[in-house]
This record gives sequence, structure tokens and C-alpha cells, in this order.
Amino acid sequence: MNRAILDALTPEQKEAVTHIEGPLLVLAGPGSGKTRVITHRIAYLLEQGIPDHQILGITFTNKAAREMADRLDRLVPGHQVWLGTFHKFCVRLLRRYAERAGIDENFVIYDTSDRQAVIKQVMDELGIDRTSLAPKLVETMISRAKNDFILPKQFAHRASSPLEEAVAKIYNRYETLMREQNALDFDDLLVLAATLLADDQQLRSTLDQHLRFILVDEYQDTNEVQYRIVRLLSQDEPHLCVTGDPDQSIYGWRGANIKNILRFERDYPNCRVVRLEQNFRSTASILEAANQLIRHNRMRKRKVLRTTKPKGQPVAVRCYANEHEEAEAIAAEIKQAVTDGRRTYGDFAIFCRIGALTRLLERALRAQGVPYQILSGVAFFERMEIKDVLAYLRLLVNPRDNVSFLRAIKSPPRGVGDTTLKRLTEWADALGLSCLEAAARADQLPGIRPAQRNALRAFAELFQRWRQQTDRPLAEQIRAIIDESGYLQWVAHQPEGEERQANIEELVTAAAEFEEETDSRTLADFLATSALTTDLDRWDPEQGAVSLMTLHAAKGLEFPVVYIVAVEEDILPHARSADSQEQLEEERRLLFVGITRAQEELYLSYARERSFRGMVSVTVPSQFLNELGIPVVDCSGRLGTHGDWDQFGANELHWLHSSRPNRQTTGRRSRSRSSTRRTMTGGTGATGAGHERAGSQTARAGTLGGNEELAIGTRVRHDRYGIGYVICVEGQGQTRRVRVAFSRHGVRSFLATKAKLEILR
DNA sequence: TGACTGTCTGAATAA
DNA sequence: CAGACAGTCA
Repeated sequence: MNRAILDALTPEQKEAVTHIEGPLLVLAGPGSGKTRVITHRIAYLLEQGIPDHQILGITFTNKAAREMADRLDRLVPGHQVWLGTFHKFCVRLLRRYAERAGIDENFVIYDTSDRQAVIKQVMDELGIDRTSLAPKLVETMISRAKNDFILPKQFAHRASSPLEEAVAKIYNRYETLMREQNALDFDDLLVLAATLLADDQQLRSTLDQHLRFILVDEYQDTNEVQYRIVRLLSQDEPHLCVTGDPDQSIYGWRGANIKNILRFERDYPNCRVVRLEQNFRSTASILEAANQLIRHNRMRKRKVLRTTKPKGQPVAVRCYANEHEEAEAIAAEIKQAVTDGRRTYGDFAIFCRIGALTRLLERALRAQGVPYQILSGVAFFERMEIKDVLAYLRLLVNPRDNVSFLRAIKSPPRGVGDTTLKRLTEWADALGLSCLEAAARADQLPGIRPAQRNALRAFAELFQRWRQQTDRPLAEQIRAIIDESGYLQWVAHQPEGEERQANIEELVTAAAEFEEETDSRTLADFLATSALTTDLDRWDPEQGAVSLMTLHAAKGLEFPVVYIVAVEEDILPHARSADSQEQLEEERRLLFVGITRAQEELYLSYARERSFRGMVSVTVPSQFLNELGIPVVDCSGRLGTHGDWDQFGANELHWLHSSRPNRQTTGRRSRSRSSTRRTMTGGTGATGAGHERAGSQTARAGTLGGNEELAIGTRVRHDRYGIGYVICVEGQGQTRRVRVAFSRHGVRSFLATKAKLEILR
């Protein structure tokens, strides 16, 4: 027996690790050694003589898969256990059983922008106005339907509004077009795999018996299709082990169903449940903050994280005058800590709710000469030049890929414009040809000029030539393509041409590496891998750089020092989450995930003002900050770059000055505002666990008539507009009106007795 | 007819 | 601050 496998495990961990047959649910709080349990369990299974090909480990990200593989390698060198994401697994399955799934094995994977192109095309074709129905909304609805395993037929059947009916039509046509082009979007990978397993009973049972031990990580973030796939493979051999934490479910917007983990015990009545609540990652202060926050969620299983670690440094909540100060202060602080020799750059991470916010931080870090790596923002494979080159490659692998055709033919410009392409597409459609085939026969295409005709033919000929060379190494093929198409030359003269060229070089290198590292050396596999590779997968913890990422990307990672910025209403929680309790709670879990990434130090911050669309807006500190019960440290003006700020909250003054001449009672307001410490339990936020907390003084609508609370400057919350400040009160009695300035919705006026305003103090 | 430029609008999270 | 679109020039 390999001692390392069971050494240094807690009794609970050991219980999970040594569980062999039958279903197992591991409820693992953050930092409780979940990855350790999974890898050690696999090692234990191998140790017990289970063949490695009978084990399948499914993770949420490639990075998690790689980390597990590394750890497992150390325990059991030379193992052949397949570890990867759901999407990767499905690609493999679909390539292998393409025929049974009813698709061509050379399918290409469309990303969101490709998918959007198809949706637009379909909408135009169906004559649906794109300004009244945003393609993006259509995309979301279709994606959601797929994740819920609702196919076009059922979708149409269920449609109960004009919107849904329109989307149903688009969805249906979209699917047809995708199959015609031999393209699959991300969701299709899951849907087709699930369909294949559901329909092909023989294949299902073969695979079920072959893949006896399935492990699924982050089970709280699985959606309906993923759930089906897992279930279909765990019937005859239900040795299914899932791990997860309902409090870390942050992909509800993507169709993840938190109920999957909550109903596991019902799905597998004889399952063993192991809870890991002991946290080995964070200091007591950090855990305390996490506990305080998450207990405000109503829909959860009660759970308290424990640690034996000391309190450590207190968690800090800081307030800056504006987003520039926030970024600069953080950059300066990080630099200082490294200069002092207390930390290395790799110890730090900065999280934000939205990717767009990283820009600012980036600039500040660069200005200070602090090395950093970004793990969101424009992903490598989504860069224009990369997508362009990939379009060529995809078209080569799959000549039916019209989206790629239309992309490739425009870059570099070949004198073929929209009019010609429209004619070509229609003609191709009528003849049942792909665009590329049609281009090859451009001689017969009526109604176009010789110049365009020749350009089309020349383009098609390029591909005929490249198709002869598919046995050459990938990197060579790619070089030939970027060279002979004239793309590389062209891109060099574009804005930021050098950087783009460098990126293309990187792509060539990636192809060469791919060929070396994997046993599959086809272009199709390389493309699939590229499509499923994210920024996060390029993250290098050893790089000695500050990591910048979104809260979503932070899941599963840990850092000694964590900064979470822009903890403001409308950002965290995000404005779009305002309309439902579920979404609000998901936002809270998102912050919870962020907080629990920190090992030793945690800093949350917000800025009083933040530029948005070129305009400066006043912000409102996040309600979550109040729930933490941590005093705010005012750091505004510390850097002296923005003059003297009113100590008590310059933002209220701004409201008054910019929206109304009335400037009475600022004194009272300022005091009430300067400390965010007071618990401001929202009607929506905290009726649950945290309700008994001291200081909760929430007044409900209706008390407004009483009017003493209505002093100018009172902080109120409106169901629809969020949090704002009273800037004016006029009239008496029944006609008394109150004007409120909301940070994102401007000034609104309400009848005092009717307004659904909740007073926050 | 294609390519380029200026203006406008509208902005989350990700495999 | 970027992507979409309309308008203009060649």
C-alpha cells in the first residue's frame, strides 16, 4: 500500500477517499481539501486494482483537470486516467461515435461570436428585425434552452409569448443551419452527447459499464444536460462520486442547477454523504467574514466553516474617492510589500466582478512596474487575428463552415464585398452548395463582375491546394496558410500589426506543441482544443506576477493576498441581478467565492465615484459590505491626486450640486453615510439567517408618510431602481412627493405615500 | 461596388 | 471605450 495516499488525511477525508463502490456525495466547503480528496481517491481506486480506463474524472475547467492530473501523477506515476471537462469529454465521445450521433466527425466548434453570426443570418433570413429583438437575447435564450435540454420542437411547443415564438422559429432554423454547416456550438456538444446516450441504449450501457467510476467536481455548477449525461453513465455501475458546495454555485445564469447537488441524495438513495467543513486555507478573520456574508442567503443548507488557524490580519474594507485612486493604491501597496521583502508578486490576486474593470488596474500596475497576468478580458483565442487564422483552418477542415468562409474571405480584403457575398450565399443556398463550393464555381454565378468572379475562384483554389498538404505537420500547414493567403503580410500593416503577428506566431507555436504533446495530430483536434481553451488555462501560478481576474475565474484558486475591487451596488451585486432573489443570492455567493480564495490577507474596496460610459457616476457601496459587519477605512485622497475630498462623503454633495440646487441638511446625511458599518439588512437580502443581527433597522414602505425619515439625503432602496438618495421632498400630505437620485437610473419622483421605498439607515 | 471613416449607441459572468 | 452602422470616396 502506498502510504502517501492515506497519510495526513482527516477522518472525513479518509472516509471519502476509501469509499469504493456505490454513490458518494462530498459536500466540501472552500479550502477543505476537496481536490486532495478527489486525487487521493482516484489513487486509492488504482491502488485497489481498478483499471485506470474505468475511471473518468470530470472537472469544470481545463486548469482544474491539469492540476488534478499533476497531483495524481505524483501519487501514481504513469496512470492513464482520463481527466477533463464535460465539453472535452463530449467532443471525444462525439468524434468517436460521430456516425451514431448523426454528425460528420470533422465538425467544428462555434464560439459565441460565430454563433451570433449565425443567429443574425437566420434573423435576416426570417425577416425578424434585429433592432427590436436583440440577437444577443436570442442567443441567451437558445443557449439556455439547450442547457435545460429543451430541443427546438419542445421549445416551440412551450412557447407562450410572441417573443418565445419568434425565438422558437430562430432556434429551429439555427439548428438546421448549424447541421448543414457541420458546426456545433458549445451547448451542442453537451446536448448531442446526451441525446446520443439517451437514444442509443446499447452504446449507453456499454459506456456505463466501461466507465465504472465517474467523478464529477463542482457538481453544484452542473446544468440539466450535464446532469443527464452523468446519470446516463451511472445506472448499471453507479459508483458515482460528486463533489461540490452549494454555497459556491455561481453559474446559475448559464443554466447550472443548484438542485442537482441538493437532490443527489434522492437520486441515489443509498449514497454515502461526507461533509468537509474544516478549512485549511484561510485565517479565522477571513473565514468569519465569509460566514457572516453567506448566512444572509436564504436558500441554502446551513453550514459553518471552521478553522484552527489564528485570526491573522483583520479583513479590511476600504473606500477610495474614485476608481483611479483605488487602482493606484492597490498597485502601490503591492509594490511596497514586495519591495519590503514581505511578499512576492505571485502572492497577490485582484478580483473584480466584470472583466472590463481589469483595464484600470492593469494600467496602474504597469505604471508602477508591477508584473501581472490577466485571466479574463479578451481571451487569446478570441482575438481578431487569431479568429481570422482559425477561420482559414476551420474552413480547411470543414469546407461547409460558411461562417468561417465569410470571415476568411474578408481578411485580407480581396475586393469581394457584401453585395457579391450576398449573391454568392443565395446562389449557394439555392443549389444546396456550401459557400466554398459555390466560390469554386463562381464562373457560373450570375450577376457579378469578372473581378469578383476571379477573386472568388482564386480563394477557392487556395483551399484546393492546401487540402493536398494535410499530411504535413500542423505548424507547417498553418504557416503555408497565413503566408499564401497573404494574411500575415496584410495584418502586419494593420494597427498594432506587430502584436498581432506575434500572436499568430504564438498560435503556430501552440500548434507545434499540441502536435508534440498529444497523440492526436489532426487539425480538427487542434481546433477543438483551441475552442475549448480559455484564458484561465494559460494561467501560470509560478510566473511571479500579480493575477488579475474576474470572480468567476477565481473559483478553485487560492492566493495569500486577495483584493476584491468595486464592491459597489450595480457592480457586485450586478445591476442585472436586481430583479430576483435567486440572482441576488448568486451574487452573494460570488463574493463568497472571492473571499474564500484568500489565505492570509483580504481587502475589499469600493470607490465613491466611478466613470461609466465616459460619464462620472456616484456609486453606492454594496449591500454585501454591510453584511460583513466590518468598519470601512476611508482611504480617499490618500494619494493626493484628486484634491481634497470631503471627509464625510463627497458623493452626496455631488448629487445635490448636480441634480438640485437644494443643499440643506447635508450635515446629517454626511454622518449617516460616512460609515457603512450599520447593518442595512435589505428586505430582499436578509430575511434569512442573518436577521437577528443587531442594528438591523429596516423600515418598510408605508412609514414614509410619517416623513421624519424623509430628510434629504436619506438612503432608500427601490425594488426596481436599486439604492439611491432622497434629494428633494415637496408638497404635503397625500400629494407629498419625494425625488430620489439613483446611481444608475437618474432622478425619479415618487408619491411619498405610495412609493415602494425602503428606508435604509 | 468595395473600402474606409466618422458617429452613434450601449456595455456580465464563460465552456 | 468598443462594435455597429450609415455615409462618402475611389
